Amino acid sequence: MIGMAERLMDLAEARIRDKGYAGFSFRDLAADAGIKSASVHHHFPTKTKLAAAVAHRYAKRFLAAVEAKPDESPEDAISTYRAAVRKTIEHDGRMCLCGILGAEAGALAPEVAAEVQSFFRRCIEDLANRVGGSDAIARAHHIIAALEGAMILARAYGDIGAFDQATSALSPSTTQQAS
Amino acid sequence: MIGMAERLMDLAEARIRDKGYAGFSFRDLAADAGIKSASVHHHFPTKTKLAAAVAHRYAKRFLAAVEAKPDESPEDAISTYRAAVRKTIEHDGRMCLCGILGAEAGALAPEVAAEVQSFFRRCIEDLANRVGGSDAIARAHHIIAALEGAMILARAYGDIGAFDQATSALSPSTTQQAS
DNA sequence: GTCTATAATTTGATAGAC
DNA sequence: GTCTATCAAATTATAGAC
Repeated sequence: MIGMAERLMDLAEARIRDKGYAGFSFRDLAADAGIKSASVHHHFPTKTKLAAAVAHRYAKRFLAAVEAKPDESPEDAISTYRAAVRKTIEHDGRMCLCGILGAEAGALAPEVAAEVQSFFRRCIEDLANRVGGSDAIARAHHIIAALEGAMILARAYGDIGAFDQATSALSPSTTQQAS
Repeated sequence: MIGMAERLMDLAEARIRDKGYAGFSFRDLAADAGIKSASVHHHFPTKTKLAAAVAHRYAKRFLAAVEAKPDESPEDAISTYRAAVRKTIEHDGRMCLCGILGAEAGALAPEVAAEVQSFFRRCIEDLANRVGGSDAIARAHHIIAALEGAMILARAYGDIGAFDQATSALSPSTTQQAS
């Protein structure tokens, strides 16, 4: 039993992750949800507000999904991030929401851009703390970048195997499935 | 003295790299070029044809820019790719054209998607040949993914320093500038 | 909370004059 | 090769009834 606002965010998230911010309309969402576009405006007054809400929720959900377990090793942390990203692309073959929005930065309202920046800042800060070492910040940047870019490759090829190739060096021991 | 078709491709490329495929219109380009949108259609009959032509030209130009020099080491090859990508983001702060189009794969006509896939296939094949070793294919995937993702981070932060952090492990000896 | 109706603008694309 | 003029459709958003 989820409410219409959550349902609309689900639908907007799926569409943004497939075609980008400019790639969906309120009428698309309305059709998906079985209501009219005017009713979408009742839940989210503008497209900017909707996108900002979707990005905020996405960041919260992703960070919860990669939450640190007790006594984990740096390798565990990297594996956790890698597996979380792989799971989403395996599920529906779409981009990280904040990855595609970051790429389209020039099209974003400041309110949306701030959510995207916050997502990456929090991911990198968390990952840096968990991998540790003198180059923790650079390593965290590198891992997040590799995961985002690996999703682009998987989408360009239409093959999750490209993601696995691009990220195998990050956590060599992770079990992989054939593509 | 460049022709109008080249000029329109320049303008379309700049806009796609900033806001994505759905983030520009024929009227935008026409205004940029000082002509009318009907005249843009004279050079490129459809938006799909224009995007495909832009992606084709981009791939050709990029691959020429990273062309192998005689007697280069694997580290030289990686540095060449890294420097080429860094140069473009340093120049205008925008994404790799095929990176943003790959992220937006769900919005692309097959004709455009094929150009994007071809770009990555050629980059990875070339880089794999130049880095060598038993894991050359995986390394090439990893390097291209890291560069694409590093551009996303740089755009999300509005800071090329994020690109440098994310890619410093690829070619440690490259000179970097402060952000 | 959803609807009908509509405003105001923008979109990709075409016809035909010059 | 560029223009004016136009089309049909889609866009974000609002007003007001139910």
